Amino acid sequence: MLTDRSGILEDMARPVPETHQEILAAAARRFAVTGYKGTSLQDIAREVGCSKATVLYHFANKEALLGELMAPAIAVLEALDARIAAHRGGAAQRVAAEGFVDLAVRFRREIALLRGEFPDLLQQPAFAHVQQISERLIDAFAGQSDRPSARIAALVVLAGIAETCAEFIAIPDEELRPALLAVVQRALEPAT
Amino acid sequence: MLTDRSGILEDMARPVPETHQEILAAAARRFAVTGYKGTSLQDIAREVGCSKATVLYHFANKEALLGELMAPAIAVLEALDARIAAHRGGAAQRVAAEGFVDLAVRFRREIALLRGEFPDLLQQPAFAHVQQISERLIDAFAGQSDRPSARIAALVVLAGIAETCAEFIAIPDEELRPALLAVVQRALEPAT
DNA sequence: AATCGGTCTGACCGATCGGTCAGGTGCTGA
DNA sequence: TCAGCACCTGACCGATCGGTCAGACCGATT
Repeated sequence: MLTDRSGILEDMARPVPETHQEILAAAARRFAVTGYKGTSLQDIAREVGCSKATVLYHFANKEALLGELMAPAIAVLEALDARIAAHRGGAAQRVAAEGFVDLAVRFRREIALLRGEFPDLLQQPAFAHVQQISERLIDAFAGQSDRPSARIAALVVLAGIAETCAEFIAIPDEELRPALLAVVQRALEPAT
Repeated sequence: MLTDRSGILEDMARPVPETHQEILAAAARRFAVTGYKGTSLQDIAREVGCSKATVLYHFANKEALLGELMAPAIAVLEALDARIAAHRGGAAQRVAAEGFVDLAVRFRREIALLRGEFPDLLQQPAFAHVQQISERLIDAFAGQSDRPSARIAALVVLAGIAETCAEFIAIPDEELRPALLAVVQRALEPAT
């Protein structure tokens, strides 16, 4: 039933009107500055230059907006989770460290907009398994050890990386990533 | 400050009515769970068992409540800042590391209720110099180095400690503190 | 010319926010 | 007995929140 209403876009690259993307970009910008709860739909609409009703025409609700914004990062996080599981018992710690640093550097903006609202937002169904994944990440960082000191070190590193990436939004990737990898290798006990 | 409303309280055991303290305790409990912005004066009043107007009778406004709640932690933080400045050039890094771990462990609850709202709350006049202090803390952790890798490592450790303390609210101090000190010593490069 | 669907909007909704205010209550000192 | 004060409250305020809805606009199809 779909009439591709301009024969020119055979390349199927435009299933979504540009306003949709503009709203997404504006929301990312605002969320990164004032947080999810701290940003109103009005704020986003003002930044786009449209009405609040338009925002809610393109997205079912505020939560759906956040979900679409976080989807790529979550997909990569899930892929990392699978890769860690595949190395269980072997080089899981190294895979987790390198993979998470990569992810954190790449999705700095997404991490920044979750800052501090992580606990609240994890309750939402869209992020249901993210919590489990982060627990498995801590396991991997701790070298699958149950020793409290290992788990504490793992959480320090994990949370520290996330916060640091959110803070250094301007620094180039090539500078941030090796510095993070270095501190991670130093901080994590060799799995005992 | 409260008006000492009669010269008779020589015994200085009751300078503040008990409701005041109950509100303070209830606010600390709620803030730690749902955050500052996420907790309404209604929530606090409900937990105390009084009306919202009573909360605002004892505290000028919500910000004043938070200020009184954070005052002890901030006082200790300022003392640490002074101690670090005194060791400038010498053992500043060690003083900063041990002092901050102590502080973070001791004021876990206070740190937890700032979770993620740190950037917003630092704007408020009550926390004006806290921002400068935390920058000096990073300086000390980085061994006064300007190298980006040193500053990144410092921020990872600082933020990681804070987040970890906020997360492990149940674990006993004797277990948390040495584990944190160990990971800090490992993670921080010897000042080069 | 008529219609139709995608896009967009102003007006509006109920809920909740932090905060104000006039007044009630009960103890205390004169 | 009575004035004064600390304490507490319900009612109320303006602002803002996320979200709904009826309808305006407009290019494409018939």
